[in-house]
Amino acid sequence: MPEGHTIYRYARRHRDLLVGREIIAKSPQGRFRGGAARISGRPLLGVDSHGKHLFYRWHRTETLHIHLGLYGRFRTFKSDPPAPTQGTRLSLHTDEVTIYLAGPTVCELIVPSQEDAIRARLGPDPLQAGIDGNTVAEFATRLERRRIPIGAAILDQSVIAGIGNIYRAELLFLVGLDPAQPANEVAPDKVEEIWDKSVYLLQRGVDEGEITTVARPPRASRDKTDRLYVYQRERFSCRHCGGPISTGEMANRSIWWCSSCQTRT
DNA sequence: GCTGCATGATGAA
DNA sequence: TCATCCTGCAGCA
Repeated sequence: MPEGHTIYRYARRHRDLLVGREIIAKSPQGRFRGGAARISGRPLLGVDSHGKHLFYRWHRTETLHIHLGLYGRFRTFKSDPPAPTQGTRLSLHTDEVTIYLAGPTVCELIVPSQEDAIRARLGPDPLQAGIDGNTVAEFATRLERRRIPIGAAILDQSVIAGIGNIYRAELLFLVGLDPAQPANEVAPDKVEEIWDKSVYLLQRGVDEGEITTVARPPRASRDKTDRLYVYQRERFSCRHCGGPISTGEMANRSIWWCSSCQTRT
């Protein structure tokens, strides 16, 4: 579910549905009761995303910060919402729509200095390429400081924001880089290629609503790996060379790659 | 019906 | 490195 493209889509959707409207906020589960009470009945001013973080500006000094983590999800109902499930952390209700949030890692009210700190920690977001500091130069600067493997570095949100486990595997395959290659030893042209491909792939994910990396995916397939090159494809052969797809662990997560197409430089 | 795993991240050890 | 947060679903009985 939530890699950067999903978060970006949520921000866009919620901007359309909620900004400028007076919103009734509640916390059916109770864990965010105090925060919900502080924003309820007031108009939402704006919604922004950076990587996997969402920021809802309610007031000059009152911003709702949400991070979905692995499980978090929103559900939107245009009419007659069902009763919220027991785990619903937050419900947002207008005359036209009801949105439920369940399972987030973070759901908190923060002040501007806290938002600044979060944004400063995050690397550039390929979905905001060219805006503010979201540039290939910033990515290169943050990458060359790291001696960890490139497969760990691009999953680190302080290096590049919004990449998750699927994009990590697919990006490294597309640029032909061994995940074990030390980040600080990746050639400048490869760094640029990673950034350019991440801009393209994340934007494609936003446009299509799912992660597709192959050029021409089968039209109606139930298996999501039909749209991918290496992620969870250890039982298939490499689409380029026909060799085996390797799998292992890196940065606490499973990773897949083709050991003949992806090399160290 | 149950088990284990998943597109995330943190904090303790 | 590992447990934890904690939801949904595929795969299996």
